Amino acid sequence: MSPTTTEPVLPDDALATFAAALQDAITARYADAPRAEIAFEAPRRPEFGDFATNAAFALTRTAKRSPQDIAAALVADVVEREPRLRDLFSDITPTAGFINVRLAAPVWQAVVAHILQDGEHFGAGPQQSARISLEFGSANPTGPLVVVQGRTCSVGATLANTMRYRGYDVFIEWIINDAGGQLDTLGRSLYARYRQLFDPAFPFPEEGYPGDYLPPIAQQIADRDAQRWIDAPESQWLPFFSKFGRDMLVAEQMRTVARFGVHYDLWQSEKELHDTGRIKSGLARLKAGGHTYEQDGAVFFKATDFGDDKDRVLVRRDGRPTYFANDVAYHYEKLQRADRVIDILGPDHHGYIGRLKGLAEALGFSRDSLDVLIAQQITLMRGNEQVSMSKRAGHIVTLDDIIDEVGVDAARFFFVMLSPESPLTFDLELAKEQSNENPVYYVQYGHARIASVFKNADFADVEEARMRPSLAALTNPAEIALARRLAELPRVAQNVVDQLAPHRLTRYARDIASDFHQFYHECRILVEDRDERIARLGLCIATKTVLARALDLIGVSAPESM
RNA sequence: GCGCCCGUGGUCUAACGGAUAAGGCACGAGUCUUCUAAACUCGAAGAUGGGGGUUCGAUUCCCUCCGGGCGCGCCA
Repeated sequence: MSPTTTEPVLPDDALATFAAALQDAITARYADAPRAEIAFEAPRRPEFGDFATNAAFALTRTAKRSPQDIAAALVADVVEREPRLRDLFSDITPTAGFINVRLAAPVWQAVVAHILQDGEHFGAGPQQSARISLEFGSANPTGPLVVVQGRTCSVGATLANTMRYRGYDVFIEWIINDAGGQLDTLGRSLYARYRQLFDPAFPFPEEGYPGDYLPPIAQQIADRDAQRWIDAPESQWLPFFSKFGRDMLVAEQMRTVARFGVHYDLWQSEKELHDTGRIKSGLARLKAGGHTYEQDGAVFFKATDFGDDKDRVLVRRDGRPTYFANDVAYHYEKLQRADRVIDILGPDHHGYIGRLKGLAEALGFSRDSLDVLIAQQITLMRGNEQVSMSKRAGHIVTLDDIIDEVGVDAARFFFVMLSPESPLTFDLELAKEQSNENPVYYVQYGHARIASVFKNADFADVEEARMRPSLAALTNPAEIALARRLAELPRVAQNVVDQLAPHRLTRYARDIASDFHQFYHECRILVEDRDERIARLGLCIATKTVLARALDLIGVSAPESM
């Protein structure tokens, strides 16, 4: 018999109770069995129940019996040992060596109550002491942001959001590559555009940056300074045009990123690292460790000592530091102020991973303190036609173009939808299509649909469902399935963090929407029966909370109506 | 040549080392006098590129081959 007042028990607690009893049963039967943690996972097929454990497989060796027999014996023991399991579980069945369990409806109802109580804090993790530095998006300040930054920004921001939600102290930063020779190229290109305003025949540098974004900047200079620079010596105009162009383009990049919904803690200029002597201190650190040598007048990093293919030049024969030297300094800084450093880079940087991990080691940190996540290549399509992104031809598709065409929501969702290491085909037509082919709208529609139900419901009912829900009426399989899905949020979010797999969030959001739509068709919400109505409204509120959270982590809005 | 990523139904993708490999689109058949049909239900469709290995168990880890993409500068 159940006690008269039953305390609500959450799934994790029910499973812990089960695990403890199972552990007892195992030690009682197989004293010399290796002690392994009993883990539960959700089986792929719903027929196998809510959770399953493979504990019996680990015992086959000591027990010298088949996992099927072991599982069957353990199930019999477990229920004997812990009578409470009869209330917490509606089914405990050994199948093919697995032990499959199904939680009783009250446990799932308790999850819904729990979400209603926690509200938007549901699934948030406890404060972690680990400090994480996350760098992504970073581009040369020589042009507008393009698709690849769309992907790295979406991936990075989703990871950062999820890490923060799970309690990590995350610092997100952008490195401005303004220290190298490309700034000269920018200055010369901009200068040519400026001169062309007065003399259309003025030659454009062969290696210059094409595209239509420089002429307007040149026009600004002309508006301000008129012909002042025409007769100036190169030693004067080059620094000016380089800096002016750099500042304008970085400002533009900042605007684009903000518009995309990403907010950085730091925009680090490489030139500044250089000017403040921090490049030097990074190199000195490597040298002190004995990881550098000189050859032909250049300074090399012994990257091969740390598993890289070849040693890397740090300082050229002419004394100028390389791009990699900047990275040495920058990563040395990051490693000092964070426990873990993560770089999210584009596909052209994958040759860089070994170098950077080796660098972390050479600087005296663990190899694992630095991770590099490569976001693979993107192919842009418009329907069946591939969109050319050739920079040389001058028709670049910018991130702003994409936002203009499909909107922030669709762009953010599409860019994280696939596993980062999988090449992505981005179809602009599909992304802006408001149809059932578009997963963004499918998810948002779920949210809007719930909001719509609340508009039709009595205000007092919704309030009651939120504040004093009685959920015992939630017993329909569609209701249980939805509650079960909502309960996954903390686990899914933590998994996204642990595996650096932001795409799982988009799948989860689709799964919630799918379970909700099924529930919506199966169960009418605003019914006559009061208990049923309140319970279902409670489930709707909880669903809306979790769905909004999932969308928020991805950086997509949760509309009240569509 | 060396290195990295990818190879899953017609197509695009999923799958902490677990069970009969899961979804979307496309295709076929149904469901709106009731809370948004941008939704739902049912159906047909596959030997996870080939071969070996590790494991009680491999789409997943290791080796090798084939196919596709990318990177291999005292460029950034």
